Amino acid sequence: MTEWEKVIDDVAGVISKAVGTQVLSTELMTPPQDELGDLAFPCFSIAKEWKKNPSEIAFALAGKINHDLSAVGVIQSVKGEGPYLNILLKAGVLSSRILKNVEDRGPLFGQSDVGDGRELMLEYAQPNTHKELHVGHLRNLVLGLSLHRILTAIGWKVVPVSYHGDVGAHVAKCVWLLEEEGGLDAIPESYRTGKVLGEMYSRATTRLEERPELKDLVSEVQQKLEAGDPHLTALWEETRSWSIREMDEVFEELGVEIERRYFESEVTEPGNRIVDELVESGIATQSEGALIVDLEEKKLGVFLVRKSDGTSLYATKDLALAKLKFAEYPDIERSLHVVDTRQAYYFKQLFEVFTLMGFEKPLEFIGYDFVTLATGAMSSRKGNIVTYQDFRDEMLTHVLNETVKRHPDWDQDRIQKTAHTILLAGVKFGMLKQSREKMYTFDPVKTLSFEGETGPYVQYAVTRLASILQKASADASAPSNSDSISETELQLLDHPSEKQLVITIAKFPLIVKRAGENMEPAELAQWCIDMAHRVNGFYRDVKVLDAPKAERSAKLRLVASAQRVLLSGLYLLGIPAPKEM
RNA sequence: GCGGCCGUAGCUCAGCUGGAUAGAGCGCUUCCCUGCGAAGGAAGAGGUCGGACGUUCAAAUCGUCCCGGUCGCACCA
Repeated sequence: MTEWEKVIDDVAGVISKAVGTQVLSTELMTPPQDELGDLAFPCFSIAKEWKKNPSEIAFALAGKINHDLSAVGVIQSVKGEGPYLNILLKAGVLSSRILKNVEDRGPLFGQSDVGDGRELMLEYAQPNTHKELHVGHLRNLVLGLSLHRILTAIGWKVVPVSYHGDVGAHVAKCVWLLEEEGGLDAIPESYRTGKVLGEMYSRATTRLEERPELKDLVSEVQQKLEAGDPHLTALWEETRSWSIREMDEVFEELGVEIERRYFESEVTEPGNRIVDELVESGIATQSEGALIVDLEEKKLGVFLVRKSDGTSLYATKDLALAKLKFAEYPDIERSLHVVDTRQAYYFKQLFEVFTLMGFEKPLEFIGYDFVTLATGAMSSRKGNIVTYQDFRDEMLTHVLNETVKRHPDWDQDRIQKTAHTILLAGVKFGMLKQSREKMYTFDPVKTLSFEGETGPYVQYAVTRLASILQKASADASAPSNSDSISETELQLLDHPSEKQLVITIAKFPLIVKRAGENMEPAELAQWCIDMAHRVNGFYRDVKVLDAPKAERSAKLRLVASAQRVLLSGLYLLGIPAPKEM
């Protein structure tokens, strides 16, 4: 139980005593405005029981409780306001309980043991080789990274894995055009990058749009590749490594850490064998020349597992992939897939096929809605894809300018480091702050703005706190933390803004837990905004450095705790914070 | 046609699994840096929570039915 839950429990206990029957802590709520109180107890249900007016009950309870408030309790006073019993907490008592808890737990504050150390696999990074990396992939990477960290924080042992399409039609297109344009020799050493391949892929796509008769040539390349043609295979291996290198760079920049990378090329053969088995066991049948699994009984249509030309497809490989995962990691108790929600139906079918096969493993689909542009969805056909590289470069230039503007005296290195951190916050926070089930409309102008509810806004709150701490420690007259003072000094915190800040800190562990259980980093992002808002309110109302010695020491401890917890929140979103900005 | 998701201020979204006069940010109109950092703060205008029934002391929240948008429904991944 978190300290905040204990506080609520204590309050529920006091109310229970006054009411005469057990009042659950879940019956308490937060009033809509700070001024009303810190907690509230709606009196409707007991009013119904007692057949009395809820307002009268609230008033009566308030009188009863206020009458024998013990001096040591966390409750300052209670008040009946309409049908609600509003509870005002003692800022000092509350602060000392919560902040001591934060200080004792240190970096562990916010963590819980929901997962109980059990193992869980999280598949989330699925960019293909030989294709451009675009802002759509970004949402997946950012979401996955955050889920990785949040699930770890609530006690799961997370195995993060990625899955990449390194074979198939898109690869053939790319390799085909490369051959057309003179092969490897036509590309200078320094141009051998994933980005160039992505461009080549889109060029190939447009060319095929214009001249459909070329499709046969591409399919020829694909067949040769699958047959193991030495020349083309060498070309494939070489270009594949460019893409992988590019992914390495992007992953590194974003902080994405993957324990095991799966490739389609390694599950193609095993997948085909599984399809053979499905045919033998009668689960898969012939239909229109292809092999399908009929799922009509479950109202899931038909599931294609092999094309009529005998080649494999996504489904073929996914069958083998799931088995491979559990073979390699026999201890995993859940296997999660963070995938574009447009594939929800497909995954339902896939999971159903596993059930038919008797492969009953806890597979879960974590869908998120896709990234679109204000002008419509991105597609290679429309040629309106915003690539990761272009977007990143534009953002970085912008952030660099803004940083230079604010700090003309900084050297290059300092500017670069800070700007990069802000860049990551802007991009990631923007993608995480709304729930994953909602479409993310990518607006470059808006993404460039760092005012209001943005990642940099949260970072800014952190640096303000850091600045106070830094000035305090530089100050020679900094108070020594003698134990006798530290025991009681936190009681000196009594400003409403201090209390609100403490309450927001106190809620952090619960928020993390909920975000993890709901697989929804947005809930944590919302908390970060709330926290930053409270920090700014505190900053406005409370002067730390000018305060008398004991108060100042207490306030500094609040500042330190607030900073640490807010940093933890950002960390769980995958967002670093600068020391200064 | 069937199914999933969504519909809250001009725009982008919160709303803690049913509670008080529905909240932020952006944009708009004002104001605040000799102050612990203005990437900040304060104030104002702006709403029949898509619609209708129902459950309930209480519905943006739960249920049913409509309407609108979006995505998916066999040889792409």
